[in-house]
Amino acid sequence: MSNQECGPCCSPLAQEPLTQDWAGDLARMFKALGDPVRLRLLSMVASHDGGEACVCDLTPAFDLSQPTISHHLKVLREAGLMECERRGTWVYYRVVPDALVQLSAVLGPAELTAPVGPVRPVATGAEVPA
Amino acid sequence: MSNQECGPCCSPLAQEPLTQDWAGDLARMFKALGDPVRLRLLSMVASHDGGEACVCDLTPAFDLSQPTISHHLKVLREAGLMECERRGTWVYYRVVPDALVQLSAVLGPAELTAPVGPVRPVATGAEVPA
DNA sequence: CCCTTGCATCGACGGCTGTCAATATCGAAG
DNA sequence: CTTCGATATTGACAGCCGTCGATGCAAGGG
Repeated sequence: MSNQECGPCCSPLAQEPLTQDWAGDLARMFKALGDPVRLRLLSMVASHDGGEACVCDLTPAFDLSQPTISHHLKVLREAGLMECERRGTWVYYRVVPDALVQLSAVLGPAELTAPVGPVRPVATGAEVPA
Repeated sequence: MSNQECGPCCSPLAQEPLTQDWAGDLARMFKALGDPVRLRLLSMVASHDGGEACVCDLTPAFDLSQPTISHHLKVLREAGLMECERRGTWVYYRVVPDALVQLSAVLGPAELTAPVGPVRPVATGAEVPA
């Protein structure tokens, strides 16, 4: 309600105060990113050939037990940031691009918001009823 | 090391696996965003006239005690996402635009990375020594 | 059918986090 | 200097989170 002129930086965050509901949705996703292990997992999967990686590719990169890695992957899944698919014995993870784009758009300058959609592009599972 | 061709989505995250150090820095910032109250505080400050707001403008918007709000503001400050300045009796908070832009660039499509700098633009207080 | 391999779930435990009431600090006004 | 209003700090406490070892479960291979 204040910076419609869009000066140096006007992310959607700066257009108007966040709704309580929307803040809750975003916070759940950001919280999932708030761990170095999970960030590296996300990055390893995103940068892997074909945009997907199986758990056995990821686990050896960390000094953590296999259950711990599995737990972190579950957190990323439940935050809507990654999805997985079982193929034979292996489970392959890949990122959900729209989720990352949405988070990026919320933080970034407003020009980025437009191509993505009207400020709230992606349905991540919990939307505010209008 | 894989998607140099840059297809549908190639954030810096997808260019190559995150360094352990860099993942730690980013995680600290994302963790600060991983709380609905802090997200709303950030948004309220960013959307306030002049890009800054005093604590007395923020506190009444929440059903939380004043120390709790002060705590959340401190978390945002220590994450490098906000800065504050005392003017008389009041303390005014404003966002650190570069920090948000950096986070946005990490998540978003690669074109956004360029104008900001070579992938690691902002000094937020804790850099990796080279 | 059993065994092996890859991954998920469970239960437990220490440490961190969000919250509050109480108190301290800082600046302005008398 | 005293007082008062605005913020910050402290200490305490419940609940969540990251981690592990042990176990369960699914899918192939003998």
